[in-house]
Amino acid sequence: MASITAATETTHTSGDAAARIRAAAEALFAKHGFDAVSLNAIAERAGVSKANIFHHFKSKHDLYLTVVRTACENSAERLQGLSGESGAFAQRLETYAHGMLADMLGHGEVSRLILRELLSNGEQRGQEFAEKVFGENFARLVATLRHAQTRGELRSDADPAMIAALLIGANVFFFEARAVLRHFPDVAFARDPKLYSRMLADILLRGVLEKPTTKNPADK
Amino acid sequence: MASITAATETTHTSGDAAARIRAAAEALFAKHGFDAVSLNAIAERAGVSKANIFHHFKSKHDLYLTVVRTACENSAERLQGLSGESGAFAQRLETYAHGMLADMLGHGEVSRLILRELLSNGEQRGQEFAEKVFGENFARLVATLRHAQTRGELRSDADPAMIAALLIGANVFFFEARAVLRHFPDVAFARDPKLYSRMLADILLRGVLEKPTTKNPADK
DNA sequence: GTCTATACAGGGATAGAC
DNA sequence: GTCTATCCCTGTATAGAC
Repeated sequence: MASITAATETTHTSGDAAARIRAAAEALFAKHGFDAVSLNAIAERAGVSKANIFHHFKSKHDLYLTVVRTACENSAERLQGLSGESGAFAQRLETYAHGMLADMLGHGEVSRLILRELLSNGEQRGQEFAEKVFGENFARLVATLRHAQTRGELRSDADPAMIAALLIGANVFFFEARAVLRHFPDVAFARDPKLYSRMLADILLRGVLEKPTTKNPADK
Repeated sequence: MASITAATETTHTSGDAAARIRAAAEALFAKHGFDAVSLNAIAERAGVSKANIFHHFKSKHDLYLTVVRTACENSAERLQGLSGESGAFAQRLETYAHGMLADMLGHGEVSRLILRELLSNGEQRGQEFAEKVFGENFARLVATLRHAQTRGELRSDADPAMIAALLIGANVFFFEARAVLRHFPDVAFARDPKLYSRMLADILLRGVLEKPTTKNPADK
């Protein structure tokens, strides 16, 4: 949004400093958290003086809030783009799950920032933004699942919220435990998010119990 | 371990200060994270002087490591106690899932400490301890599931590691998102971990697809 | 808008009396 | 073992020149 103003910016590089500060702050905050990052570090990485940060932002807190807010907004926007798929429900589910996981992995630093904020309890920081992304994403997924339920694509006695919890939880798990899982040689999906999403969809759809499955009884 | 030495401790309260420091540190570190907690705050809460902390611990870092290590050890020990259940597989699964969730909720601060550490990437801190608990817990669950699989209680083509990921992920999700979920009036399980565990087991076992289920076809 | 210089508070850690 | 007093450094934030 508001990218039209960039047209006349050829002669000077004004406004650039603020952007560099934001970028540096995002990277460092995401990696180490709010308290572990000093303005000295941010200034150095952004190539500006420490005082310059205070010219663009009221305080360290203000800078942090800006970073978290835009990170959350961007994340929410990206996740929203995953909704409009078509096709069989099974395929849609897997596509959505993998899209979300791929987004988390592709924006790893930002994802960590949001997850950390979600874990951070009661501080006067960007927690509400993180909860907003989380909540909106969750609600949207639940709504989609509920819709599928009304069309008979889901068991009528399955709670859509529970399915959403399983899906999101599984993805967060993969994101957080990736490093640990790689130490287990017999975990097939440790380095393969696509496989993970496929297995996730499979178990979510069919369950884990051994039983005489009648495939595609009378689809739709 | 080593609680026999507590027998003769009646006259003085020596050793008490160190314990109070550990307790205060655990609470504060769990709530706010390493960097956000000052030794002043810990000393005040423990009712000792700041210098006294350095008499019992080499540094702030050392104190933190001690806290994380014991927290992880305790957590691992408790989780280990959940394994030895008997009965039908479905019931065992639900019992295990709920036991783990109840433990997380009952030791909320410590759980947050471990999760935070797991999220903290590359810092010179207790990350390895957190990964150890996580990994051991995961591996134990996978082994249990694999055993059940050999007995025909699970689909032979379902990856036990994937099931474990789903279970743990779902529990972590509940733990982290509890506060947010309560804002949604139509999420039935938001305030009911027992219900959550039941639904979790149900979906894990049976899947979400609408189909003509033949209940208990030929159990065992 | 950007810098240098500086103020001031609080951090972790130590010395030494008791 | 516990304290008071202190050291030194780094943190955030501000003042004021350019």
